[in-house]
Amino acid sequence: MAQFWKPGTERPPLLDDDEGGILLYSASSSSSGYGYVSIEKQRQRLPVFKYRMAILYLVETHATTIVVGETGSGKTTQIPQFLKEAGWADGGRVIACTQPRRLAVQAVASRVSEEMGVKLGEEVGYTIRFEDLTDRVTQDSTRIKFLTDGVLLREMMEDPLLTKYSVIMVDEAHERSISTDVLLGLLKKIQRRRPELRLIISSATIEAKSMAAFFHTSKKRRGLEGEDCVPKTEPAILSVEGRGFNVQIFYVEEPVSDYIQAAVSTVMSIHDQEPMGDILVFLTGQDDIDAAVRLLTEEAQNNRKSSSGLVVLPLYSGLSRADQDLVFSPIPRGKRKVVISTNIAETSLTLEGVSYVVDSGFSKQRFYNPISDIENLVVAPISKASARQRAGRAGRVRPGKCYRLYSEEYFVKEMSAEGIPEMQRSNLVSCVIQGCSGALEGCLLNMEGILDIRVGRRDKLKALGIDNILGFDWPASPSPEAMIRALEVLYSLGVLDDDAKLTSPAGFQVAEIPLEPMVSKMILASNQLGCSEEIITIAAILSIQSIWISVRGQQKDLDEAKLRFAAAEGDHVSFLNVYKGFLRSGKSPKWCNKNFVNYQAMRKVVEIREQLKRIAQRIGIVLKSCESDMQVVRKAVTAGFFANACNLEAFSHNGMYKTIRSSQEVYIHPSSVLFRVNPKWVIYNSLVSTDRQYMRNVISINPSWLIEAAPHFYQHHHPNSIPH
DNA sequence: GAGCACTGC
Repeated sequence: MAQFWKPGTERPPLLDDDEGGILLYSASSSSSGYGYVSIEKQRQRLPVFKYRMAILYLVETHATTIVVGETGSGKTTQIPQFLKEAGWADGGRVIACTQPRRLAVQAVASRVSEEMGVKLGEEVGYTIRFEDLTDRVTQDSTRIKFLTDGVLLREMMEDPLLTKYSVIMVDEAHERSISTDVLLGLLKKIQRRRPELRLIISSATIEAKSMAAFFHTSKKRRGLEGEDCVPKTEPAILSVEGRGFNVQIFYVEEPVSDYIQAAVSTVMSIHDQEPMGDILVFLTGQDDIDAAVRLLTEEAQNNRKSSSGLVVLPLYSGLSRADQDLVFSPIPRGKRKVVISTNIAETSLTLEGVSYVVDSGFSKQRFYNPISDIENLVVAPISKASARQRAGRAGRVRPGKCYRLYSEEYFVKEMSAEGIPEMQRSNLVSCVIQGCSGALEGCLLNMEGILDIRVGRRDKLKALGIDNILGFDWPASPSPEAMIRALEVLYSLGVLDDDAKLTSPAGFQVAEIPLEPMVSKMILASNQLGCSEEIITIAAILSIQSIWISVRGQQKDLDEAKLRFAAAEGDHVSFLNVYKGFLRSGKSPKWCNKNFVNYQAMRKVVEIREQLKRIAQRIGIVLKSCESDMQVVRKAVTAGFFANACNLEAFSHNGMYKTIRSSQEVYIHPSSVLFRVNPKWVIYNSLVSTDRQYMRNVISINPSWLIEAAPHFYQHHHPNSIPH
C-alpha cells in the first residue's frame, strides 16, 4: 500500500494558499474524467483510494479520526464503503454518514448504491426529513446509511446513544452549521459512554487542529490506551489531496469603492482578454445581482464588438426553478456564460465548466441580537475559508483564474481565517429543543432566576447553576444571552420546566414535531381549540418559502390576485382561503396560474400537510375543523407566537408598532393583507430587517388572549403593557 | 407601498 501514516511519524502535508496562491493542486491526478472505465477502476483512481489502509488503521485505533480532504477526493463516497468492506457493518451494525444538505444525502446515497451494485433503500439507504429510504421494516438490511445531521440529531431522541451505529462520519464539518455543531457536541458526550463507537470528522483544509483539540478529552484511560479494543482518545488527523486544478489568484491593487461596478468591468476584461471558459461572479443578494446583470446587458448592447458573446444569467434561491435551471443549460457555440450568483454557488450548487471566478469579498450573513431578539441579514466581509472555496469553483475541470476585488494585503492581514459559526449568529430556540434538552438533563436550573437575569441581576447566575448549561462543551459556545433567551421562550411555551427538562406531555409532543417549536405549540393548541385541520394547513404553508409566483414586472397583477384571497383577520386566514380555492379547483395548475399561485409550492404544501397529519395523529392530536370560526384559529396562532405580539403606537401616522416584549419599532410589511389596515394588536410570524423592521405574515388578535396563552411571559415582564 | 444569503428537523 502506498502512503501510510501513523501518529508520531511525519504527517502528510496540508496544502495551503496563504502564500503562493496555489489551491488544491494535485499533479498526479488524471484529468480525463471518468470516460468509459469500470466503476471499480473509477473508485481506484480517486485520491482517497491510496489511503484506504491508513484510514482503516486510524479508525481502528482512534476514537476519532479527522479526515481533511478537498473537493473531489472521494472521501464521502469511498470511506463508508471501505468501512463496510472492513467489517464495521457486521453483526447488524450500521455505518452512518451525515451531510448538511438534503440534496447531497440523496446524491451520495444513490452514487454509493450504484458503485456497490445494490438497490438504493436496501443495503445502502438514506433518510431526510419526511423521507426515509432505508430498510428497517422487512429485513433491517441497511448497512450504510446517509442522512442529514439534523435527522441524526432527531434519532437521538429515540436512542440517545445511537446504539445501532458502529461508525458515524460527519461530513462537511467545516461548514459549521448549527446542527453539525450540536451533533459534534453531543457525539463527544456519547463517546464517553460508548468507547467502541468511532467518529470520523470530515472537513476541508481548515480547522483540523481546533477540531482535534475539541475531541481530545482530557480524561485519559491510563493503562488501557492502545490495548485491544480501546482506541486512543487523541484524534488522528489524515490529509487527502483533492482533484481540483491550479487556480491562479489575482488581487486588485487598490480597494474598490463599488464592487458591483468593479465586478462588471472585471467580467468585461476577462471576456476581452482571456480564452473561452465560463465566468462565475459572487455578489451578495438579489439587488446586487439584478443591477450587475442590467449593467452587463447594457454593455453588451452598447459595445457590440467586445461583449456580444456574453450570456448573462442571475442565480439566487428566490428565482423560480426554471430560471435557476437556465444556468445549467447549454448556450450557443462561441458564446460565453456569465453567472452572477449569491453564495448559493459556493456550496449548494456546482457549476461545471467555470474557469474564471470574480469574488466581491462580501456575502449576506445572518446576525442575531439576543437583547432585541432580532435576526438581521447584513452584507459583511467573507472569511479566508470562504474566499478559498469561491476560488476553487474555477478549478473543477481545468486550471482557472480567480479575481478578488480586494487587495492582497487585505486578504493576508485583515480577512478573518474562518467565519463566525452559525451557532453564534442565530436564535437558538429550535436548537435548544432539538439537541440541547438532552444535554441539559441533570442540570439544576431555576427559571425564575433566569428571568431575573434579564432584569439585570446577573450575580445570581452562578448560584443557580446555570453555568452548567452555559458551560456545555460545544465546538462553538453560544452567548449566554442567546441561550437564556431561548430557554425563556421555551419555558413560556410550556415546553421546558423549571429544571430545563421537557415537560410531559407538551414538551415531548413539541419535540416530536419536526417544525419550529412555536409552530409545533400552535398545532398542540389547535387540538384543544378544535381547529387542527386549519392550523396544520397554516403550518404547512409557513414551512415553505412562498406560495406566490413572483414574476418581475407583474407585481401589480400579483397584488390584485392576492386581494381575491385577503381576509380581514390577516395573512394566516388568507392562506386558508388560497388552500381552499386550490382544493376546490381540483388542485388545478391552470387555477394556480390564473391566481398567481405557485403550483409546485401548493403540491408541496399538500404533501407536507399529509406528513404533519400523520405525525399529529401519532402524538394524539384529533383532526378537527372549526369550519368558519376564525377566532379559534387566531387563538391557536397566539398560543404559539405570543412572544411576537405588537401594539400599534397610539398616535402613529405611519403605522408604527412596538413589540410588547422589547419595545422594538416594527412595521407591517407591504406584502401583508393587513398593510395599511393596521389593527391595534397583531402577532407576526417573522421579521425582515432592511431599513426598517418589517413584520411578515401578520394576524390580528385580542390582547386578552396573550395573558390567557402565556401568563408567565406577560405577567412577569409586562404587567402594565396589556389592558386587563 | 417594499423586497427576502443559505440550510435543516
